[in-house]
Amino acid sequence: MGENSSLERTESGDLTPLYGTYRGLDLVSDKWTVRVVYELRPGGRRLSDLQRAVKGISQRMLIHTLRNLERNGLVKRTVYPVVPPKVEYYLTPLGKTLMNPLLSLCAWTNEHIEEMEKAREQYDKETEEVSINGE
Amino acid sequence: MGENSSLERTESGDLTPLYGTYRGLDLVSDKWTVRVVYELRPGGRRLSDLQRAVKGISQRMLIHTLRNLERNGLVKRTVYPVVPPKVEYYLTPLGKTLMNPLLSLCAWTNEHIEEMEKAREQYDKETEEVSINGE
DNA sequence: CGGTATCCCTGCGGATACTG
DNA sequence: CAGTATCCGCAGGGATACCG
Repeated sequence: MGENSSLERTESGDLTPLYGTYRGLDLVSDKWTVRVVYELRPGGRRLSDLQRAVKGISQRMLIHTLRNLERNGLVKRTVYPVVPPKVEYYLTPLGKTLMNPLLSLCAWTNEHIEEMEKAREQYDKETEEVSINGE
Repeated sequence: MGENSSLERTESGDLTPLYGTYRGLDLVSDKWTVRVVYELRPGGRRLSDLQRAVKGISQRMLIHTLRNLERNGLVKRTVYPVVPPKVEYYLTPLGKTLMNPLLSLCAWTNEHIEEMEKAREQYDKETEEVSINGE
């Protein structure tokens, strides 16, 4: 997710149409980012709050994910100097612009998940047969 | 990418609006899928062809990625019984429907990558200062 | 409550060699 | 050309303990 993503141009020096998008794609290409961003939609949310919302995430990973988003300017972190400490995370304007494409992708999935699951069963059944009777 | 993605409902038993999308999201959440799908856009492409197009991918991962897409019904694999062997991969109708949301995401990235990079530099500079003068 | 620090293990994914 | 098999390093990420 971090520093790598070394992306070279083609030998000829030209760029593929996807050039530049790779770096951004791996923003989404981790286990938690999308879900955290999604939960941030309503507005300022606290850490413990988020951890409850994003089921299954560890505190370690939640913080890691938030830091990453913050680093890329998608999330702002605000500390209220009170006791007990209170910290709120919310999407920046930039972060909010990500919601649309993200929701498109989610919508696509919702629409096609069943088709994919059927295909998967089918595929698994077939390859299983093959491995049994050595077809 | 695989079998996991255990997604539970909330204690109350209801579903979050994102329910069901997780499985699909990890389609995108791997290092190569998006780029392979993208390269498949033009139509049938051969393995070696793809490997040249998707720079940096190993044959192992290319095949792995293709198998996965095939398993989910997004890609069809066609073998021509000739020597030397010829195999073509192409997007299924289902696979093609993925292009739009995918391109949306890529477009978002292209539009905002610079902003993110600036934010990142800024963030790194600040946190560096902190760690130096123990602010 | 909101974090950081450590330990540790799984599996992603690269490199390489081999087959039809 | 297309694909499988092995070996293996290393980062992603979970569990746990501890601090202001």
